[in-house]
Amino acid sequence: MRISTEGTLHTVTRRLTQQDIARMAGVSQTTVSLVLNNRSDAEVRIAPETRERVLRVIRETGYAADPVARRLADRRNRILGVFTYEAVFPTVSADFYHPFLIGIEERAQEAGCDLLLFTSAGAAGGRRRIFSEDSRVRLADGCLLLGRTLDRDDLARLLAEGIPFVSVGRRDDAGAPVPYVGAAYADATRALTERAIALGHRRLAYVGAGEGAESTVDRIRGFTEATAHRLGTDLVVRPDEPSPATAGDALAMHLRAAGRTAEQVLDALAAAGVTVALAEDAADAVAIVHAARARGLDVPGELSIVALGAPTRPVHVDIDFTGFRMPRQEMGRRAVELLTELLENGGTPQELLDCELIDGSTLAPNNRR
Amino acid sequence: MRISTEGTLHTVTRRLTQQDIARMAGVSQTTVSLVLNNRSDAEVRIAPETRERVLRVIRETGYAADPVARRLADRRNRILGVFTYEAVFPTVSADFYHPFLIGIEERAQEAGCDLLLFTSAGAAGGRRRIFSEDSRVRLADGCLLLGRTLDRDDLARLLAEGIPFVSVGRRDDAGAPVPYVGAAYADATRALTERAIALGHRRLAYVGAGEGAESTVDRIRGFTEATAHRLGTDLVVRPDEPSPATAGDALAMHLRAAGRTAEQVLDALAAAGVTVALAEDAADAVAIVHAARARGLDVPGELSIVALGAPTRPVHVDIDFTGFRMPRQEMGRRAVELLTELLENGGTPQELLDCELIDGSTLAPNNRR
DNA sequence: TCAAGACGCTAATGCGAATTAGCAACGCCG
DNA sequence: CGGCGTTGCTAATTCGCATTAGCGTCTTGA
Repeated sequence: MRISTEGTLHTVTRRLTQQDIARMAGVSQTTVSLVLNNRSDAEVRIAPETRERVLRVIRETGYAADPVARRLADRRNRILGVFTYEAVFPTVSADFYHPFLIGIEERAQEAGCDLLLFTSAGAAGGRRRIFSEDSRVRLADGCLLLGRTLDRDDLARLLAEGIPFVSVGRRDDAGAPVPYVGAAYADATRALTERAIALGHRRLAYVGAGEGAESTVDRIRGFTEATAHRLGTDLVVRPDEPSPATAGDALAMHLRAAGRTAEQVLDALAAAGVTVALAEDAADAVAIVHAARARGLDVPGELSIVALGAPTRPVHVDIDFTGFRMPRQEMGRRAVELLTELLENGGTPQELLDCELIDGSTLAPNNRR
Repeated sequence: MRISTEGTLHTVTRRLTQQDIARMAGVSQTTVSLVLNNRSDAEVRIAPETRERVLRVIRETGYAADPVARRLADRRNRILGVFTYEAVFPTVSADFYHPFLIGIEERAQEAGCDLLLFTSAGAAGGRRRIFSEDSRVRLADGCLLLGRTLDRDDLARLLAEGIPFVSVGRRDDAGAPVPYVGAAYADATRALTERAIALGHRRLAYVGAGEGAESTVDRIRGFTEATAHRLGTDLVVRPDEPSPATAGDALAMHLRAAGRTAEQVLDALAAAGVTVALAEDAADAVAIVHAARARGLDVPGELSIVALGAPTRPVHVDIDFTGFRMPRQEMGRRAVELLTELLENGGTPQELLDCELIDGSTLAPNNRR
């Protein structure tokens, strides 16, 4: 059948419906639906020849069920929403989030799911928001959330409205527990800190934000636990150099990287007699190593540097850092898996994936003792 | 209201509907819909205080219309489908398609549209297909198609079913004209070929597939037209070296790159006395230059090389090629624009965007005369 | 012979919004 | 005072599919 679209000359073949198929096959719409969904429960029986007849018409016409109507009726889509606070593609090459997306796409494809990118969220011009004027989050069966920090109110609302989602990256409760797949930052950081201590280091510094995002808090926790247990320093390390937490000659300090040049960081480290610095962001680690070497300092001979993860900003990493690798692609994959499980059975999955420690060449025994 | 999902313990806050809002505001569902869509035609009138009352309830509850139902009712989504024959993210960094996607996302965001990636298409394992078992193409208002070649049957079916779409890259008719935004390969290639001829070159070779994909056919056309008009060679250049098209001492030949090493290509070029080779794929151009220099040949002194576009395969391009740049990001943007126009007014937009010629340093005057 | 399944299918309903047709109340005019 | 137009709203229907309840017809077993 050809009908013309209002206001235009071009004609469009009207879309086939189950009703049409039913007519052609001489059965009811219900039957078509049943055949289509391959329902062969005890509840529902279709004679083989009827089924065949219907299937033939479907094959001949190339009919496919309208996904929208389908979703409206049975509340399922096989569409997973992906929300990011920034554009997905532009920065992607050297980008921190890219590996997550690779994993997500891979697993989604295996699961037969399509991905809906909420690009429209930022139409207003500012930062993207999950709940915009007419948000399409509900179109998807569930959502994946990416971002260093997620808006707490958004999370709370997601939770309150019962929208299924999984965060990539651990999140604190937002009124209720948040489903997530994270990286075991605390464990990895603790292990590296202990390794430094085992190599004779007694004065250690954590360089980074140190508070705010969960990913940061976790690392700081690993750091302080290790220093406290092995060196007897305070369990609370305040984010500022005036009050480093010391115990005897041992010291565990926390240096804010934001707003400081690598030079200034180096000065502060030197002033405190620090022999190993653990940088939250590999980009900072790179800057510090370059600044140190420019200053004639031997890394790791005179100053060891540990990189606690991948660079958040695009930088060229030409250094073989001691540190850890977060399983980003795997986290993406796992997030999709957890989301589909959550869609099946509900629940609030929370998982931390182990980070792989990297030996590297920027952590050496302490030689200043 | 809390209801429990069948078979699970976890409770879900049922989603608000217009019916709920209507009840709360003491009006009908129709009124809520009208207010929501800000309908103030002469046809429909809502008293300001009623409108305000409804809006207040909407604000207080944070209600948002269900996009699925919306689409079912008025057949519009603000969702654009993106189909690619391969995974979107994995290769993306060094990838040929990445710039298109950047442009698409940019423009989609400006237009307030979300992007639906048809990742599920390839669940079967093989090459992705547009029309899979239960394809979700129809969920989107329209689709963008990416790929060096697109399946002709898929295109024909898209056309036949009246699914709105725009191809990124020119396409031959598939039963009917195909809407597209392409790059003006023919013009760019013709211009570069003429420039080579103007520099005294008389024996030229086109290196690449030469047939098949439209993008290739267009380039070959530019090449043959230029050589035929300026040198008097045949207008048909057959894709094999046994029958180069000559006219006097002038020659325009076509060398298949596939299945040949750069060494073999060089041999063939030398045997034919070619002084300038135009490579369809920048990746081939790179290989040829390296092979030539390894052989002690001066590029461009003894052999000029022109790159007709960007590399299709990921390679490190460390050479300042003479050639052209296809406006990939712009093409992505334009594709979105054309698609939205097509959705508004119908039609079959076909557009070629100009390529920017790059002077570079791999094309020099012919010194063998 | 009759009640009780098994069998094969369909009518009716719901999902949540948009839209169409139209109804009641009111004011105005002749 | 009756007819008419305006104003402000709603009942009913539609979109295409999934699902529930149930209906006739045929066996079977007792």
